[in-house]
Amino acid sequence: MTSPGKKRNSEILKNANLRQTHPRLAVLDALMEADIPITRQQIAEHLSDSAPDKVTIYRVLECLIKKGIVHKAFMKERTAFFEMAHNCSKTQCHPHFTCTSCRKTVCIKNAKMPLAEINEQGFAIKHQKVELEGLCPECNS
Amino acid sequence: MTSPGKKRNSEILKNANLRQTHPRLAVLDALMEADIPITRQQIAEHLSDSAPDKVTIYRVLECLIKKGIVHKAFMKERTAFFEMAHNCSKTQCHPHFTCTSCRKTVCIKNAKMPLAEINEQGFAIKHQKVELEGLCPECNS
DNA sequence: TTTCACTTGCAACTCAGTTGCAAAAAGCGT
DNA sequence: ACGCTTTTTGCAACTGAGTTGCAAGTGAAA
Ligand SMILES: [Zn+2]
Ligand SMILES: [Zn+2]
Ligand SMILES: [Zn+2]
Ligand SMILES: [Zn+2]
Repeated sequence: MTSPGKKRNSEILKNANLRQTHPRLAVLDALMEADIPITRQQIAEHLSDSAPDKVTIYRVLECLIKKGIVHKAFMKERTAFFEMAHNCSKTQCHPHFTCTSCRKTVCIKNAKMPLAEINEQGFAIKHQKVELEGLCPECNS
Repeated sequence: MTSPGKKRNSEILKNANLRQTHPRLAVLDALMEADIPITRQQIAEHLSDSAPDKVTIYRVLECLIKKGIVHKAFMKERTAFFEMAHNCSKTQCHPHFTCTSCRKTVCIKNAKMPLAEINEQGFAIKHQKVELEGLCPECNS
């Protein structure tokens, strides 16, 4: 509840010109503590009793994404996973690796990928997303 | 209806040890003619009157994906887009570029991307997927 | 404290994709 | 060509993430 990052979350909202509301601080808190991409449901579970309504969580996430504070990292089993965008460069966040055996997904924060180049004229790449699949260390033995 | 690739599709099924059925040939035909990633619904629309049931299309796609004949290229608006895998290398198919303005997606077939390298030990990358976002030539002016 | 635009909660909805099961049909040996 | 076995298909009912409309609540500026 009284996590050390509470004040920082308040700053984040202030810098983004967003009103200080309980749902926004709560969602930021959940994403900060998780430190890996999580679903709307996991956000609600993290906040348990004080969790905002499902719809509110989606709307808060939408708003934070628009401000560049949060990213929709990837989809898995038709469900979106969100994470703080603070480890991401402007054009590219880190790749995510999903194990085809145990279905766990991890962030690969140290992998550097060059931005793709498109031969045809006129394309302006604003963002690149890389997803990896394979066997994780535990399943690869 | 009598597309020139009918015989080739039959060959594809034979090589994969799959039974020759109308739904399988029809789905292959739709994907072949489209030549870009399309949804289950677009497959059905392409086949109009002779379209197999929704469930059958999903099951055919699942089966073709398992054999490496088709790829799930990407998700957009919670909907999967499928395409023939014949332009893909084993570990990576071409990137897809989605315009943030007009929401159209195109295949970037000539972009070469190196495979990501993971510093931690034990990961076996089997497949890499790259998604690009930005402005397409038409919206970029 | 008043005001007002922005935000939240609820209920009802949408719609891609899934599940269970009985009927159809592909392929094989005769 | 005929029946037999296994696989595949179609239908109806279901699932569950995400969305919409609207009335009630709240942040913050004046
Ligand atoms: Zn694993
Ligand atoms: Zn991550
Ligand atoms: Zn465009
Ligand atoms: Zn493509």
